[in-house]
Amino acid sequence: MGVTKSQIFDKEQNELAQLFKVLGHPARIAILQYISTQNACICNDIVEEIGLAQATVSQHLKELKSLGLLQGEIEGKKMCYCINLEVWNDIQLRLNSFFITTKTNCC
Amino acid sequence: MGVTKSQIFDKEQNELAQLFKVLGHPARIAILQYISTQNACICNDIVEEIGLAQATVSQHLKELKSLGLLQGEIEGKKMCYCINLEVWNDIQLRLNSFFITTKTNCC
DNA sequence: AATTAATATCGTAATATTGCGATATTAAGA
DNA sequence: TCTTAATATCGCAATATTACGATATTAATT
Repeated sequence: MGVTKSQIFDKEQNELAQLFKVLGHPARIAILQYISTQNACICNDIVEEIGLAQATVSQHLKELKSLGLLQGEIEGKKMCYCINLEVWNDIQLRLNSFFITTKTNCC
Repeated sequence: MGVTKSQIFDKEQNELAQLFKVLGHPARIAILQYISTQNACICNDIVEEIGLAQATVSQHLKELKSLGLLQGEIEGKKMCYCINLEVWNDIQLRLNSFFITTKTNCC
């Protein structure tokens, strides 16, 4: 037990859930919001801003990267992260389309 | 360890994350989609449709109810669930506004 | 009153997530 | 070359989530 039974759901359902899931942590919301406040890209300031250990922040960044939502660019020994706007818009559209499609008449 | 450190994030970040989190499971996506295909409200058909144990489905329904997303109406010994359209639209707007606000110029 | 059907809740096992210290790794700078 | 700074990854502990059987609960039906 304890495993999500992905097999019994279809691709769309699993993908949608995965998108929502990655966005379902306040640290990851905070990271995205913080990056968006900076005109230029960010690096280790994220760690200081967020207030979690460096290892933890790195892990959250990894999950955001897994959606393609963040791009990282190496600048010497620093990493510069930014939001991939194309993916961002894609995801927004996808979630919206879920919301629109799933509207229903109530009781 | 293992506890999400909600204290270090603000109300908005925690609430947004919570919304995303509840939607971040394929069974809950499937439940919402299934309810939306029925004109009238649904009951225990959900259990049969989803293919998870009754107890598990009931738990997922509870989480959706925790957002106010589902309304349950008692009809004899059956429960009739439907999507609360007002809350549905609210959440859609809220997530959209997050997506719009968090747009940013990239690297 | 007893039975049955529909649902919720409890308890628990399996697994996943969160968070962090310790440890790589890599590149700039002394 | 040695040091330092920035980041990623590993390993683990604490907690949360997922799933389900068993057991309530409640209302219709017999």
